[in-house]
Amino acid sequence: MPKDSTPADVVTLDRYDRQILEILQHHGRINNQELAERIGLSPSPCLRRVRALEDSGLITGYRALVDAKRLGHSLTALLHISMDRHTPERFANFEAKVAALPQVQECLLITGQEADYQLKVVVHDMDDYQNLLLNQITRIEGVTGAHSSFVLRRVLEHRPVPSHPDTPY
Amino acid sequence: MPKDSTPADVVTLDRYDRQILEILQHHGRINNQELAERIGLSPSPCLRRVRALEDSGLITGYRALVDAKRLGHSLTALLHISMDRHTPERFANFEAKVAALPQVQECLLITGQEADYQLKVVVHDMDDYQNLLLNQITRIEGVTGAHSSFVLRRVLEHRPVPSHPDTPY
DNA sequence: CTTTTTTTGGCATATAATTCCAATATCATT
DNA sequence: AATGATATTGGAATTATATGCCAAAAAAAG
Repeated sequence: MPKDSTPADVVTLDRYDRQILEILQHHGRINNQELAERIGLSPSPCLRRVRALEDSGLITGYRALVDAKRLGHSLTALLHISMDRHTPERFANFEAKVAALPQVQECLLITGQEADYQLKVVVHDMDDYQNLLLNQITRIEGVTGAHSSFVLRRVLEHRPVPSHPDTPY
Repeated sequence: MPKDSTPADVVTLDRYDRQILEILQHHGRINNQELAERIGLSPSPCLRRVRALEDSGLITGYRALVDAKRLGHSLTALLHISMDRHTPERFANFEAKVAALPQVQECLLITGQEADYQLKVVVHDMDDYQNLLLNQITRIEGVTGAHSSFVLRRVLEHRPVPSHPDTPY
């Protein structure tokens, strides 16, 4: 019987699982033998734990990271979008249109008076950006405003989600 | 001799490389045999290409994706930070302080009158957020303003960087 | 069309993943 | 502290995958 009640879908992890998550968030393609060695377990329980973390949905997938600049996408922008009406239809339509644009790396529905969505987009240059903004995004039904910020430098990116509870100051 | 001059570090890829990048950005831990099969090559040239993409720096790494909510981080926020002075020392100090906070998933230096940095942070709840904001971030030297947005829903996340040139409208 | 260069496919070998089970450790209870 | 029940581990055997090599095929250059 559990000593403490936590929401059903929030998991409790021991040190091995935390180490696994930590390492896999940095080195997603590390092999199991090396991973096992690093956490101080033999390969078979280590693999079982990784599979359990995947099956439980805690690890949702693996991604290769790609250097956008080397692919010719030298401009990254944050786009704040406001909508005229906050109806499910408006939102659903916007989201579908935006999902069809390959330049959109991320789309978040956010709070705030200034915007309803934040998009992160990558493009080749300012011309492409202008084109994307004026010919694609602002033409989506219900979009009343768009405010652009450009990413000058990526200070931190893809950092691991803490597997410990938050530090209480 | 190349027919066309492109910036030295921007690469040109054939269809196999593009397929590899596309697939690995979705399934970062796919095995080489499966990958080879999907792109229509035999395993050995496929692996050679993957290694070449890694060695060239086009693939910068691999990451496991973790469900933050399942780890107890139910609140994600975007924090726009403005600084008093735009000196290298101010920036370097801010960036170092922020890098020491495990809740910070991303930190971007951006253009715009409203903010100098955008942080993406994950916390357990609003109390933790308040604590992070008031006791940690706003206390960093030079921070004059902080503006919060909360993520209501992640519409799109971790989308692949397009490996084709931008669609010209 | 021929030569040169690059890339591929298949095979042999090395390395890693996976399964199974006995042994060990952990936990709750008395 | 001892007991029994449960969960977890480590190692060996097996299966699957990655890696290196080379001859053959393809692509590019002349």
